Amino acid sequence: MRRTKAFIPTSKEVPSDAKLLSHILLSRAGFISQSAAGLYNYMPLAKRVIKKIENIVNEEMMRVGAQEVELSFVTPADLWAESGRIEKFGKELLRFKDRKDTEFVLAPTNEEMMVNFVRNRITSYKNLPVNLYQIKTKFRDEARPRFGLMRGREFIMKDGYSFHTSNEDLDREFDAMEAAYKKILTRLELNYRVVEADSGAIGGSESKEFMVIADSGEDTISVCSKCEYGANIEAAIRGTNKEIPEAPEADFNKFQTPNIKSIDELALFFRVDPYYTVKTVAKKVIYEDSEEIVLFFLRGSDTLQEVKAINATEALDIVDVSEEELIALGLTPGFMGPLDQDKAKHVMDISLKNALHMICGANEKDYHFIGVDLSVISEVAYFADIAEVKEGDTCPHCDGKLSFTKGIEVGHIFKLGTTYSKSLKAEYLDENGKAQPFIMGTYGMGISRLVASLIEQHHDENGCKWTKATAPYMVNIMVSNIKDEEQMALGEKLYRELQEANIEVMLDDRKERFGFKMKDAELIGFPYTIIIGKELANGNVQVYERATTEKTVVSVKSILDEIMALVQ
RNA sequence: CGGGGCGUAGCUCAGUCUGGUUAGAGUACCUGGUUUGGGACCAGGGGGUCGAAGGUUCGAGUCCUUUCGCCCCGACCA
Repeated sequence: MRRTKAFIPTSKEVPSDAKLLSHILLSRAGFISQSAAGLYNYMPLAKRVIKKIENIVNEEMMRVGAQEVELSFVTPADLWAESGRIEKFGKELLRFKDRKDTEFVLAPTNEEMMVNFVRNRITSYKNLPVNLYQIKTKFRDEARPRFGLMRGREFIMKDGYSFHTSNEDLDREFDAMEAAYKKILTRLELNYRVVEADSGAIGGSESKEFMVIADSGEDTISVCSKCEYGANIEAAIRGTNKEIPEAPEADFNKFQTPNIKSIDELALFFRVDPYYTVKTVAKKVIYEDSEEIVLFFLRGSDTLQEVKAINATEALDIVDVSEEELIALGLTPGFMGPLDQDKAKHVMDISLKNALHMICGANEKDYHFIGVDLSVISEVAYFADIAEVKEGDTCPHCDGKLSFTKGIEVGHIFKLGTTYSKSLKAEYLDENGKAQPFIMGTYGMGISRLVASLIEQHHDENGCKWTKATAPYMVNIMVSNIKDEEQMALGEKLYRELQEANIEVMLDDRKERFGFKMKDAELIGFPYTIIIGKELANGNVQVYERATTEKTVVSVKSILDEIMALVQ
């Protein structure tokens, strides 16, 4: 491509609506433009990068035997009613009617569509397993799109679905997909971590997220210093901490604690570590057609993890509750505790099981119990893991320490089981001629989000640094002064030769100054720029490597060989 | 969906509080010239329904009402 003919509108100015670095650079370098909130147009450079990523995904999917298909983007709302997700998805699902007044939705994901696609077509165990995927635009009417391509309403996602006759076979496929996803991210040269995750609204028994490590990531993940363990904070668990604070020795007693309401005040009052106090978090738990107040008990040193709390109560949602509502129930805010408490349902964190030397509220104003042995209620209490892990906690799999980092969720794989095949009555006949629902897995990867992730990890203050696997063009030939016939002739010659060698090459033949064209090349981020300029007098050119920002002098004679070696 | 901010040239913004020539700057673009190793300089030029609608006024980018859009914080988010 000749730069004089290319549609690459670069800009010195930062667009006012861009905040995130990848958004700023992709806008400035002429990759994307915004059309409305959460909607982006891909310009030629972005389109080329997307194709590179899609090719890598396709290659790795082919390798594990997944087959590419393409489902219609506009999908009948009937299917969503059939699975019950039309309500569950709520306003994120964009609905509309066609001229015949039939309701449709823009696909945000395709479990229903894919199940419908195979049901009554794959009808025998002999034709299983099968793994079908597509790479296509998705639409989710996000309440608040942000961060450029990171959280758009319209985005490109690879979504895959597998169908099996047994859980064992699903496990095998799940592992194969994890391996394939790892390979994709490795080929993209992304620093990532596979973490255990909460499966959320999509349902299913087990799920893993693929997190690109970046400060700008929206998710907090907990990782081990020694082993491979990593988990989204929503699902992270911990081992038994070895270093526990010294226990306060006291006999069981009721103690007057005037106006001591918070854990901090309590720990200070008794001069004990908060570890030995019981924290009571009251929340309103929302179910499909009811709600109630539930008390969550934790060690004072811990905080409630709301996703875990939702899972423990099998609730739809959990919201804050006011003091007035607690008092109305007969509770005493500030002095609530697990003993002799029958006003509200409760969940106790597993770390409180048989805990000794505890201090907890006495359910009476200005009184706490001390020297509490919680084993007295271990038979009747409901225990669950509801505490959020903290930095410094022990890894659940080894003796390493957990620490936090931020991640961008670029992939999520689920073991779905029969959730959708049952609700949509998608069955096959087994060896005994008996109808069975498909056992399913689902596998997502955000393609457009990967474009942004690549820039989040590969950039500097001057612009993008595309990796060889993703670069829109591998080589940029920059003719410093196009009026210099010798320079221009060499540029044209190299341009021709590299094209013949199947190298994706750009010839910067614009009538601009050296500095302008260099800045532009750095902003766009070509892996290599051949600078044809003042060194030509000595029979040399220079190669600028974007990754290292180093310039190397190379003789005109050997430049072709040199560059061919570099791009391999 | 709650709170806040902003809509003026392709882009970044000033002008609005306190209404009054033909609505400005920088940048980008076009023409000519100079320059040619880090977004250079000089001269000339084109480009605007001031987000939209309604109102107040002799007169509205500016004041009032309504509305649409975009951004930020939160809620939400496979």
